[in-house]
Amino acid sequence: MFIVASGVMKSFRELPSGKRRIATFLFPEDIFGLAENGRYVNTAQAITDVTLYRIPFDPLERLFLEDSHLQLQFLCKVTHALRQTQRQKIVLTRRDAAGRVAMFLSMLERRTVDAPVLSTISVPMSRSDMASYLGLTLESVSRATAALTRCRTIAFVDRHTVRIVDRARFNKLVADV
Amino acid sequence: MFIVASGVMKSFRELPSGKRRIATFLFPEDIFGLAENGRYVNTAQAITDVTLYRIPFDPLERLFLEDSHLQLQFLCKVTHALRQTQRQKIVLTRRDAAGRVAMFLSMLERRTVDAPVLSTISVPMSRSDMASYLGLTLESVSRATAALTRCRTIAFVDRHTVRIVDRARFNKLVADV
DNA sequence: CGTAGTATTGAAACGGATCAATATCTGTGG
DNA sequence: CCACAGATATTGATCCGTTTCAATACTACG
Repeated sequence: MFIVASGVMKSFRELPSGKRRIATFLFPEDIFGLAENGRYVNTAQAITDVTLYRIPFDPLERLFLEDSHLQLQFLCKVTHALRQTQRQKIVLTRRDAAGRVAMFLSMLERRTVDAPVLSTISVPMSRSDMASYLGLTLESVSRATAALTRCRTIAFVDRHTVRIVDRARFNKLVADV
Repeated sequence: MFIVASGVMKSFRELPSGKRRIATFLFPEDIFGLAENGRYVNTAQAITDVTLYRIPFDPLERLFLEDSHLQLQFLCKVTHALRQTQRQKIVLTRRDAAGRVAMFLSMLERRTVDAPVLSTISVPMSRSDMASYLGLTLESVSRATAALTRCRTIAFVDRHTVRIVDRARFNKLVADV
């Protein structure tokens, strides 16, 4: 099992057709690598520089059996992750690209630990990764961000940093989760 | 916390816009109702007749702290559910309606406990619920099932029972998970 | 400074959404 | 047992947004 200490990773799946689908992005304090009876189902890859804790399974299991309070904390964490993932699933049922992108940015905002400036979101992943995660093409993502920029809802300070310009309008887009 | 003993339920969310989105369907042995600090985020509703186990939180917590082996089993269950949900997320990134429907049926097949006939899948939920779950309209679901029927991949014995006619073709549709 | 990867923008085609009409099923009461 | 009503499902025609294909711009790295 791994715990992200700092940095951002992507976790993806290689589909039979050869295409890749981003399953999730991993931020500090996130856990991954809890394999299905010894076999990993996803591949994890660093997007930024990353530091990890690695915890072998057997000692972890022993630790959990000894310290049931610790295990309970862990259980809560996994349960929380499950709820998050269910929410993300609902995001993906939204049809309009702009809405999905807005929600994605909102999700990023919640997880942005180092806020350089207020209302500034760091977007470490590529457009292509965003697209793969959101079930859109990278062109659509690009167009959606362009549209949001044009109507002065967001503004890119650089390609990997967004500022929320019109918070009210932004929230309205994000509303439906 | 609840455990489904028999029957099928749906778990959904009321969105701010008033629309409902099915978060997940619950089958025997599934768990739900693990609330976010005392507040439920989803609503669960029976689709068929259902029997449930209800386990109040405090006794459950005490039980987990006493019996760490039991808790570990439970942890594995939740972890498994998390992986499932991530897979389902990937399904939703598929663009074509027929593909989504095929995958949904495949998911149902895995969970169909009482197989009346071989290669027969019971589809207890309404088309509308399927649509809400898959992020499609019920019209699209209807058209997709019609298309799959027309090309002799599946066949409806009645509205809530499907038979896989051409397994090879079906599997090819389902492949990309 | 140049090149490969990454991102944006444009035009056309396709597929699902929407609106609307029709069909089928389910349960209820005569 | 049948007829009816309300919910559920299918089918059709049109519209709109995303995909696709293609060209161009930008950025980062050697």
